[in-house]
Amino acid sequence: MTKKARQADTVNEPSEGAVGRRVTMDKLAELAGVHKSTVSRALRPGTTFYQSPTAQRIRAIADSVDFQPDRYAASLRTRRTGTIGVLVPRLSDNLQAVFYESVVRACTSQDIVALVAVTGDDPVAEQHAANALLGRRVDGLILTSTRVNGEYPAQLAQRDVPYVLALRHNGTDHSCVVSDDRAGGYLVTQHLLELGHRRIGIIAGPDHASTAVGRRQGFMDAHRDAGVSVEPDLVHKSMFRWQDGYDIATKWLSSANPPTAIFAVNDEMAFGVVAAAQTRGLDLPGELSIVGYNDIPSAARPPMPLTTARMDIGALARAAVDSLRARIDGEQTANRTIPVTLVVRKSSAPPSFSAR
Amino acid sequence: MTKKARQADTVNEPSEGAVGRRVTMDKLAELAGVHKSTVSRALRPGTTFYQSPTAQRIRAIADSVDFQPDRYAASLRTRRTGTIGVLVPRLSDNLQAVFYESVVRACTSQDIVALVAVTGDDPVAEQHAANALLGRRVDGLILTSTRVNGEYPAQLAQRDVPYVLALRHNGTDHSCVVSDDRAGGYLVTQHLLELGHRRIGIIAGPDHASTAVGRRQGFMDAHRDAGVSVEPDLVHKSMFRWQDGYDIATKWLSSANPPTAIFAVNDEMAFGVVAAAQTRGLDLPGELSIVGYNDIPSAARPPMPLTTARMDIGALARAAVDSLRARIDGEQTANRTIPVTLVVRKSSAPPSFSAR
DNA sequence: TTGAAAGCGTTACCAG
DNA sequence: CTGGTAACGCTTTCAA
Repeated sequence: MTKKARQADTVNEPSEGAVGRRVTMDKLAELAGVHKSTVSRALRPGTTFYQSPTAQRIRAIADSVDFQPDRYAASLRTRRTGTIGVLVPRLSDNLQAVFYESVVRACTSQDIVALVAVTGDDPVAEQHAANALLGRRVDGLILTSTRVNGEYPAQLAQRDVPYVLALRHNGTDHSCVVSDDRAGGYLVTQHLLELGHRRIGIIAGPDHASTAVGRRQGFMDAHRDAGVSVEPDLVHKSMFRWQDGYDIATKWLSSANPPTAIFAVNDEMAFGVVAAAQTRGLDLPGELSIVGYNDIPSAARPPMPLTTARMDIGALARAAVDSLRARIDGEQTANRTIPVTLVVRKSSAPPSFSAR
Repeated sequence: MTKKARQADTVNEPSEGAVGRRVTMDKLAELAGVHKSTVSRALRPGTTFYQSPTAQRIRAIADSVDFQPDRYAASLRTRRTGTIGVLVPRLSDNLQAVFYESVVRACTSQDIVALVAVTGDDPVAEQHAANALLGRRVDGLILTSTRVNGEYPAQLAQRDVPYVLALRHNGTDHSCVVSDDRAGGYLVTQHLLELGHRRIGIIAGPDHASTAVGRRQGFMDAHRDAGVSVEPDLVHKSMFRWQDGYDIATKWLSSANPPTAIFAVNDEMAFGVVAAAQTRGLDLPGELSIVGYNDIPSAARPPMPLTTARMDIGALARAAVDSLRARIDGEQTANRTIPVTLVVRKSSAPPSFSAR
């Protein structure tokens, strides 16, 4: 018998992995001189019994021996695991990392755990990951993947799997938690128009991302309301990557009649635009105003603090978790929208005379 | 009875949360005309029985009905959960996000799940998080938190909790997976010395982070080997944040005799240095060479692609998972070191004459 | 090789 | 209010 195994002195020694805790409800019941079922009741809030002296005494004993119930055993009975799954395309993207971190925090305080699956934007991988998570018996799913427009959510609904769409939505679903992208796009564009810009380019993201579509809609609406027409050449679809911002900005800036301002629908791409402009030696923001979206941590940094739209990602994550919890409990939930504010920094200014 | 619950047609209806799958081994056994224990055996590789026609037939049936065993029930018997816990300070840091993502990928392929806890560098929160994870019965822990020098790992060892230290190590432990920080620091410094720099500043990170200490050691060793003395004023401790790089660089650059090159022990801080230099209107890399560490995705981007040291974070994550798995299986493991390479980009160059 | 039976640590039902 | 008991779905000894 190894030294390591010594402290587990049952004959039928559990092979390995029996980490830490040893106290069971049975032992606790013995200690308290009651039946284990009584212990079980004493530990679950909500009943009137929970308040009784007996129950309090039992809990005191439980605390004193640092009792931790075995959730696996409990889950076997209750069919609930106290876990949720979160599907994200990638964690190398700051916004998604922060979102997931916020979800984890929100969950921790409610004693639930959030399992993540990284899908890399691949619909097949996404499905696979979701199934793996479901195989792990998560109680529900938070989906942030880009291509939620597909049939996948419908499948989930059909299987009675509770889920919410976060940072994304599609037209049909009533379980979305998003920021007000249209309003955000509107705010940004209005800001630029008020500064005097009349040729504003938008690096608009992909059509399959509802966030991008909403921001573009806001861009269009702001132009319409201001009576300014949008130049079709200055509306450019893209992915969400830095490189897209860099490439598209480079193209525009080397054209005969470049825009005086560029709205990139996320900060990453806006940084790409900044880099493209700097590479060409442009004076910022005089010769080119640049606005992003999301207000990621690096957006505020010198030498070119970025004007951008901000949402409270923590609030969004909490709303998503709350919404999912409600759905797991069988309640209906409505869509939720988180407000967006404009953060004006150094990267936007009136167009210079020469650039006009 | 709600429409939702309809498909579960047992009288004793499980309250909620019974997501998806319904097939149990018992049902499967019925289908195959064998006993459930036989099914159980047919499903676990490694035995000779696993190869037998009977076993293959059973697995075929299992596949056809999309059988997924209930790991919670299994765990109740085996005392193993197939989960590990990962403690990270924050996911908003790209390196840590990518590390965790890599751990998740490594785990997924081995059918284990990685639960993350975000500690925010707070030792108390860390302990709390670890206990929560342990309460969830994770089989082991990967620790990347900064302050592993404390007594916490020893406590874990005492409780027979398998763990590995990743991205960090302390002197005493034999379960570390790290990159070769001293070698990396040496490479960077040697590169700068060979370019002709003689006044090199180092923004050295905190003393409680072994990575930082290793890199600084490499810095010192390279100087010693080159016969160049280190100016004490140009060795500056810090945290790991962008702001630290910015502040310290700003201080140095406004001094009477600024360094001609700065080595920041991570890329974030190196970007802070870049920003500080740009804010002061310095010509880069002519007037100041800057080198970082980690080669995060944004390091390669224009307009100032960063010279930096690169390690294979994916390999490191895989090594950490492998090492932990081995420890969970009761094996001893030695420390593992991942090699580091130098990536020379635009931000380092010989010192200009005027700066010398 | 296979079947039977005994748990793993909970929860939930049913009596008292 | 409490105790007994039967699951939950799986693994694992022990016999056959």
